[in-house]
Amino acid sequence: MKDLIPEATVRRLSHYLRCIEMMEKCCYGENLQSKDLARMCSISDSVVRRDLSYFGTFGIKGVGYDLKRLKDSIKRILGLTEKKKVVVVGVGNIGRALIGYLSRVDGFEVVAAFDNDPQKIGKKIGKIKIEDAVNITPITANLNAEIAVVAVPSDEAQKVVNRLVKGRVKGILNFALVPLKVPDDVTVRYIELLTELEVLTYNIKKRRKS
Amino acid sequence: MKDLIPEATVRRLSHYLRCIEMMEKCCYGENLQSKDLARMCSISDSVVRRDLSYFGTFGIKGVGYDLKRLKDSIKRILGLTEKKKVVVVGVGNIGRALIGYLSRVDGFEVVAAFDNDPQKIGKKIGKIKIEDAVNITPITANLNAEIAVVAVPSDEAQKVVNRLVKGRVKGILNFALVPLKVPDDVTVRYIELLTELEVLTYNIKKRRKS
DNA sequence: TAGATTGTTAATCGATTAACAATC
DNA sequence: TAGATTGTTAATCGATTAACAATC
Repeated sequence: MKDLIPEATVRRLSHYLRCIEMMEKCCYGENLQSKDLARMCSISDSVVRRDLSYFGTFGIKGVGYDLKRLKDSIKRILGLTEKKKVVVVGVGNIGRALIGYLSRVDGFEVVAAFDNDPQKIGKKIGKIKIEDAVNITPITANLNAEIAVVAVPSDEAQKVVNRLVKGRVKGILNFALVPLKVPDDVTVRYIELLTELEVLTYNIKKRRKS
Repeated sequence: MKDLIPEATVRRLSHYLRCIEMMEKCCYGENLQSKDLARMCSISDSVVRRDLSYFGTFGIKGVGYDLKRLKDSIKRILGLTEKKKVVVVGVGNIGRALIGYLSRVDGFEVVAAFDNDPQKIGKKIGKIKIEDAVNITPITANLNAEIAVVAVPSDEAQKVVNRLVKGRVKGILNFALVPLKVPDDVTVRYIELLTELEVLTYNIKKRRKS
């Protein structure tokens, strides 16, 4: 169990988990081989084994992996043993979509939503009442929510994040297009929709030429 | 102008562009230095210069870059010279959010939306009428849309993508949690919201330990 | 010219890959 | 045992970094 795990490896663990869950649904059988998992993820089998080996040994040489045990192991590695509480800040298009999305995903649960628009504060989205963004810190701390989705305009993002950090949030999924400053014990993941679209246009242009 | 550009470099060009646009708004001045751009992006200045040098020389030694010229250069590099037509497939939470988001972004324009739910087909979202997903190919080809957003359930994604490819789409922003098979001249970018959340939980767990 | 910042190079760092020894 | 697949190693590949020569 090494100390520094490539981020790509952690991402792939998440992919493996999803594949295994699909395999379970398809009655794939109890024994799973790195070759099959690799095929499903469109990668090579040595990557699968390399990734898993960062965290221990999970298979039997000459045989393969026990589907159910591997699934549980990956869940444990990723920390998906209990439901995670999520707060959503910014109830525009993206924020609303995330609330809807997370309601249909198990493993995560939206426990609060915030906005600074008086028109929205007090209204409900599903079971969640929209709270005033000035109260992010106390409400988040009270609920013990560890994860936050930030879907506010870029120029408000850092202010919101400061409040979340004070409210003891440890992980942030950020849709705002600015780099966020957070303490060392808080991690941020960036979803940069505009950047992704621009990378697409770059690739389209490039391939047209070659 | 080298042949293979790191993907990270292209992503950063998009960041630079955004920073420059913010600087323009803040009346930053006409001359821009790699040091300042780097600071804004929270990276080091040699990365900025290295990234730009893949595509040519844009600055003046001892002086810096002309803000406006650099902006235009990056736009040209990324292929952002004209509005790009986008079709959105899947009008659920995410699809709807993307339609809303793109309506407020210039450079991209949603020209069609598709779903396979009879309840939704024929309805409108803003100015866009929701079309039947069986007609993806002819409608997309007709509109000459090069980019598609795929926001359908995972098990429908590949089918939808096949239709888009037939309709001459060249770039796909995919929110479905499956690897997509596309021809060489089509690029796919993956937005894996669930994976991002799982990477967050992994990081949270890890940092708590250390 | 002197001062400054770019563009580029070489060294470092880290991830991926492929091959194979270990072993069920 | 023979056959098979894992876990791990060494080699390759590619990106980042830092330093500096070029030059405005």
